Amino acid sequence: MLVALLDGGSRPASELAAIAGVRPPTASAHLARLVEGGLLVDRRIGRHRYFELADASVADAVEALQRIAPRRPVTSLRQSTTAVRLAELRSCYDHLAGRVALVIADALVQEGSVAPLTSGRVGEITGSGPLARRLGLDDEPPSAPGRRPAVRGCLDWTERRPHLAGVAGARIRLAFLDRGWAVGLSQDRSLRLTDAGRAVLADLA
Amino acid sequence: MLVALLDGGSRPASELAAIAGVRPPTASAHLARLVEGGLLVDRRIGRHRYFELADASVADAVEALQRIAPRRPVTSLRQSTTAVRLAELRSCYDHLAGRVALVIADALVQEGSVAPLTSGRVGEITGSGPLARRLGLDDEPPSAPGRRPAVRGCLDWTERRPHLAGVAGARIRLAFLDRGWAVGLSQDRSLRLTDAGRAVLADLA
DNA sequence: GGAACGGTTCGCCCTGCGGCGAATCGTCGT
DNA sequence: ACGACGATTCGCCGCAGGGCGAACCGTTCC
Repeated sequence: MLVALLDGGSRPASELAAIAGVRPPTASAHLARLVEGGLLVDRRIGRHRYFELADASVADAVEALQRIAPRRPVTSLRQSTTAVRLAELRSCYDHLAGRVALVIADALVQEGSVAPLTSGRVGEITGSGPLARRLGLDDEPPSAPGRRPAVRGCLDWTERRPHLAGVAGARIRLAFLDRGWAVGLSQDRSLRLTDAGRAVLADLA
Repeated sequence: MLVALLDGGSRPASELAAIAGVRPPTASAHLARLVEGGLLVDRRIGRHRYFELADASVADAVEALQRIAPRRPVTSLRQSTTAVRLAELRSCYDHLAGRVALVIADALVQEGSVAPLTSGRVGEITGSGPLARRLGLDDEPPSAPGRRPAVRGCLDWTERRPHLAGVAGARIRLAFLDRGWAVGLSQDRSLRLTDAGRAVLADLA
């Protein structure tokens, strides 16, 4: 859940429960402790309760732990193929992660639509190259202060460098799913590129 | 135990057990896991086994966690007085920590005997002011490569800035104990300044 | 060669933690 | 006013993890 909040956004308890793969009561208990321990702060809005990281120092700690967390060794064939698929393309809560996600992020940087990404740093859409237009990022409104940032670097735990999160990251994921460029395999968070999606990526080269 | 190794030194299992306040079998089990998990590396020399942090990234993670670890709130009078004593002066494994330790470190920096401290960075004795001579630091041999550094900054968890560790830090602690400037209170790691010790500190001002 | 010592293994105890289902509370939509 | 829904509380279960004492292994020192 802490990793899911690394982009600085706020998420309600139910969403964090789904991300962590636990039932609401379990998530509630964990979140209560995280708030009590000062790692998270919460905002109550109506019947929802939104959580976010309390502090940049918390993000630092989570990222530092991510850096030393080993990809755990593979112990079965099934795990192996799952790991391969996850490394290729997966959902990182609401945006894309994995090798494919980095190809996309690199291309956006290349064409000047976003500034080079740094893990945890926020930014804006800085241009509208062909890829940005194709993904619908060119009509992205600049983030208001306090709102979720348009662009944010999120450390990719398979590739060890930041991919693109924030509102733009979420929009890219939606584009891939809505237009049938990728399909989700319900079991885990891995995604599979369709032929259409592969064609889109081929255009980048 | 990880915190105890933050200065980049190597320590044998028995010493780490004592620092952590657990029995040898317990320490052995923990150390085995830390090595297996790649957080520590070990070197066997004769019947001893020396452990040290595997990597700068491990030190980063430990320090990042230290920064967000709250001083836990006081729940009893006894805890309170203990906490006050610990904040004043305590052993941080083999060197001194707490408010008094920072006064000493500041004075050494002031007189040019050591360079300003940064958490985790190593250094050497750079001069021999009156305090350094009084503490016996002026005959400190420069650290050979691979050996324990003469000077090292170690983040102080009560004061939140680095105090002096390394060989010099250890020597200062010994000086305080040997010359009766401070006495250990066996229960915890806190130390109490004696009148003689208070006089030494008064000289600094 | 034998005692001392550092470290590990083994077997055991027990606490506390993580998880869930069912029930409850409070807010929102209609 | 009422049902749907997000979130929390309560009670319960199961287990794994932390810790220890005793015994054991290998090195060192005299």
